[in-house]
Amino acid sequence: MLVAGAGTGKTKTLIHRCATMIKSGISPINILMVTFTNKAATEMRERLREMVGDSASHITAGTFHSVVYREMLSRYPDSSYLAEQGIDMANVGIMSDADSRKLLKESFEELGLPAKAYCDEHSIGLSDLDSQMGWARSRGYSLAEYRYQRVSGNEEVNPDFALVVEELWELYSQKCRAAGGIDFDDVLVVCAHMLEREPTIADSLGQRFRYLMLDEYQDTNPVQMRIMDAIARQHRNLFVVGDEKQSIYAFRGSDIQVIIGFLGRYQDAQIINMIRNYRSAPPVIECANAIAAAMNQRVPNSDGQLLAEAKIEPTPVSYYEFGNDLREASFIAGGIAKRLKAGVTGKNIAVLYRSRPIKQELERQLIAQGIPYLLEGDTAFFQRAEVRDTVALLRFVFQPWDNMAALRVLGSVSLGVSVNKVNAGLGQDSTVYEFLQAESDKRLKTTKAGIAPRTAAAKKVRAFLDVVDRTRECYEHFDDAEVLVKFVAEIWRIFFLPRVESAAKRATASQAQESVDLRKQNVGFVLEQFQEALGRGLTAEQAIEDLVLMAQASPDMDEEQDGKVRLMTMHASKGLEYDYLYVMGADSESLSAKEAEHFNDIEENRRLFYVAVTRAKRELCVTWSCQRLQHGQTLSTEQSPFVAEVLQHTGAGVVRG
DNA sequence: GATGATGCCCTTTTT
DNA sequence: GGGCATCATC
Repeated sequence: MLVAGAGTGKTKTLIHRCATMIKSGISPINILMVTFTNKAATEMRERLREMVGDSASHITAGTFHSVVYREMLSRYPDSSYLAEQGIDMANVGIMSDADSRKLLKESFEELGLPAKAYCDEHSIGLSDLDSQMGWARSRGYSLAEYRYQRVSGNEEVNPDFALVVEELWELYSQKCRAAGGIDFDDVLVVCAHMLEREPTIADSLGQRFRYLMLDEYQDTNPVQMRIMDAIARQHRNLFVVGDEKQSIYAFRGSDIQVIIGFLGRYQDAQIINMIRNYRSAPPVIECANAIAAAMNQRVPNSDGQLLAEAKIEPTPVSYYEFGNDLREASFIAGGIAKRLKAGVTGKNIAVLYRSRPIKQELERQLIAQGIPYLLEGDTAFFQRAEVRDTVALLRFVFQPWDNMAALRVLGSVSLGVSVNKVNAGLGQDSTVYEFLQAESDKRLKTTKAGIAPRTAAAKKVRAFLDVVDRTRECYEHFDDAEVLVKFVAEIWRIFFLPRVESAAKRATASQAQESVDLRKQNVGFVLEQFQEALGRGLTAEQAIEDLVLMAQASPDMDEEQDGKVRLMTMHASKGLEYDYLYVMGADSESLSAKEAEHFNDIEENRRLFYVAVTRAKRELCVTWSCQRLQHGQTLSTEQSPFVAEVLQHTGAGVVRG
């Protein structure tokens, strides 16, 4: 286990270890490297290629979800566990997040009366049930196991609440199975169960992946741990890298106990501590160390303190308190303007905040002062309407039986057949595709010239189905990805674009054209990715799955981003670094735990603050304001308790602005 | 099916 | 306050 503090060269170490292994004769096909995001996996592979050449492409690198789905579930379609669960890998596809949310919502509405009454009485919403389900599944519980937790009196499970969760869970899994989909959580849960139930599969994977490497181990959840422990069962050759002081994803199931308890599970493990920080100026490290000193959850035998090794001119960390959010915002905007004027490039300046609404006033100030900025990791690219439309269209072309995709397509084009009509007229086992066909046939009439559509709507439906069918057939015959993508782009232009354009007309004239162009670009990008995946030899179905798994943020489509200042949440800043850093909104409302009894929340929020400040290289400025607008109401706040800890520890003072 | 009115929600987020 | 999703209406 490599315990690598912020800025100590963790990624570099991981890559060099991998390169050294390959150079010393270890076959790259025996290496598995699991990263937190697809972006990180790509970066690893590229940097490795620079060091060892093309053999780098033979290692398996990816996120848990992609590795588990492609290399584990798909490789053992004959598993008796999968058969028992009714999962036929040949006919199952990964559901996008949006699709599964839709099914979940439907399930919620179908809950029985007692369950509904319970929810009303305790003001429980879908999100409460969802997060409980998410919690259970991040632990690897199946529905049956969760039920067992309730019955056996697990204190973490409230029995009345759990009953409702189980009902929802049951409805939801039925819907997933009916739709032929498996959601992101289930990919991991199913795999963990398969490996534990069928050790021969785990061991065969262990044979193949003799060298396991896991990055960001502090943000691993218990299912992921179970999967890796199962594969490492025999060789026990596991290399994990993490920093427990930066564990910030407990809200979605990560468990800091996974890294803290590593030595308990692997008692012969060797621990390597990396504490020399080469990123930040000494005052920044002093601040970080003060935060670390207050932490109460720690890997054994480590005090969590970093050593400042970077040769950077020290500038004291500054702390500013303001009367309201407007003053805070204009102070930061002014500071940024000064830096830019002094010749600092925008991309070397960043502002971090706990949650998005906090940045509102700052955005106004930046716009007013003409400072260009970039919102990092904001609307996820694959969540955008036109991107989801394009993926749905691809699905509809290659998997016409996929009703969820078909309905999405139908909702986004104007064929004269509404989604409601289809839902009302759809039989038990028929598909939307069949319904559309019947619809256009029903409205055919016999003319002298032959058979022709009776109505404009039927004509449109027919034209649409024809072009979709021809696209698929054309690809099946000629196997030409380039032509295929051109066809699909054409379908989008003819059937989807008009509605995009008419929607844009309602917005302001100058913005409208820009947004249409952006949408076109986005669609083009998705299709490019698709074509590229086909070029790697994937089938159309696999290439679509690739798109669903690759939920990476908006790609850099224009290069002129260097001048822009970066704005992002503290979470989004993980792994990044900036010369000049503002951490704003460090007040007691957003940066502490709302309910003091939740020890884990306090600890996690402190770690979040730690992640934020350790992004700074040269200068760090922490700000907060005593009054802030929230949900249209004025909120009174004070400095975050974590700031207070630092001030006390370092003796630094607060400037009132 | 487009359009305006109304109601709902409101950490953090990747796959 | 504001963004959005859904609903009623033409």
